[in-house]
Amino acid sequence: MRRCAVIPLGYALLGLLARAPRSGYDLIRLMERPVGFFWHARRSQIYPELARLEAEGLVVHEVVAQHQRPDKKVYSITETGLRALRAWVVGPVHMPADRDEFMLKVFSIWLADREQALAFIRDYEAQHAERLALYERERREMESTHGEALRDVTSPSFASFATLLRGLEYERGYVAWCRQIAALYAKDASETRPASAPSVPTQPG
Amino acid sequence: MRRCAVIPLGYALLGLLARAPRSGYDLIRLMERPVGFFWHARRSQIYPELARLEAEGLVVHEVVAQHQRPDKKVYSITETGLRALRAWVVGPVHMPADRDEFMLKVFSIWLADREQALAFIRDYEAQHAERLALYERERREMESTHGEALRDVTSPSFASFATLLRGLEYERGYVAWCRQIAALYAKDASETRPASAPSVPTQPG
DNA sequence: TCTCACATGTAACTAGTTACATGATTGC
DNA sequence: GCAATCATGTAACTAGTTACATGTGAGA
Repeated sequence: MRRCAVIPLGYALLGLLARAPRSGYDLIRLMERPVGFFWHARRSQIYPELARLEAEGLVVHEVVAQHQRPDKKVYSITETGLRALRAWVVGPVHMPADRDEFMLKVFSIWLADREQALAFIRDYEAQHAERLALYERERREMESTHGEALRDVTSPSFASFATLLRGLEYERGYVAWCRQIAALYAKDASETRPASAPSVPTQPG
Repeated sequence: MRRCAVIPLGYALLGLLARAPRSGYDLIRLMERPVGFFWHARRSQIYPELARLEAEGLVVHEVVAQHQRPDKKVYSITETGLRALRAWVVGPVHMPADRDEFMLKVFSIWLADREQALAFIRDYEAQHAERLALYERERREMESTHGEALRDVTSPSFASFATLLRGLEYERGYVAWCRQIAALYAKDASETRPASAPSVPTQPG
């Protein structure tokens, strides 16, 4: 049994509750977006974790009855919870246990068929470009709704905005990398079949 | 019991064995560097996984006796293993379940003391700068030892180099982000205490 | 004498995933 | 009638971590 230590997910939830009280359901949505961009969890992990945080006195809940909807449990952070969160925030970070399935594939991509490999890279580029566009929209929205608060380091929106800026940088870098690698594929192909008309493969069958 | 599916770690090991046969011990070292930069695993996970890959016929081992050293098991990839790896490489990627503990902390950094927060950011910047320097050294080394092979998309060193380029981009982006945020802290502080001499804190005790 | 590199593993646990389970209301 | 949103969870499993366990030889 886990006695004292709070897992990162716990701190994610505390971080959200430090902004405002929320129901479990609300927290699940917020863990998808925006927190999911850097820490992701399922509802089957969130509900038990909330219970654990409450057992340790870091959050409390009250049941709120609603008309024509199920009751909900609205959680709030306690003084103890806030202290725990504050202590953790500036504490040591274990350099992230990098896990990038895509890069793992790239590590073996020399084995792949050239066309397939290029298509694979292009597809991933598109996915990241889409995510980048999403972040850009998000940024514009934050800038217009929060304005100067985004520069106030004691404002929650500053913190949210900072994570968004990192996401933007990350996606931009990924798209750039995909293009760079795709270019190497293109270059390599043109050197192999130089100056001739591109071969149009005849469909067999 | 897991029946058919190979986990990412399995493909990481296959990816290494597709380059050359290796002992378990060698694979452990290679999983630290360079594979550890994008997929990390402990020896307690690696040994059982090798056994599982062998049970599924994706790798085989032979025991090699050494003089004045313990025997070792040298693993090689089989035809089946190579086929499995090739099929996986260009297959679908589940968009990485992003988990970045540092960003999770940043999400709550508005709660932190200003000086501590800035020191925290600066410290992380230094960690990433160090990693960046390591990657730069690695790149120079690869460029001088592999030369033109790095541009040949069918060469294993091309694949390794591609992952390294991504690492460089990632670290560069992280360092830039840290500086950007640190600048916001500095700016914010100077606006709070404008145009006066910087306060030198007196050491108490 | 002590630590490092070589070499191989197991046991016990925690974190996280997938699938299961329920039930009301609103809109197509 | 069917899917989506609101609202809460549990059960069974897999992946991954931490700590334990053993032994040789080389060099400081």
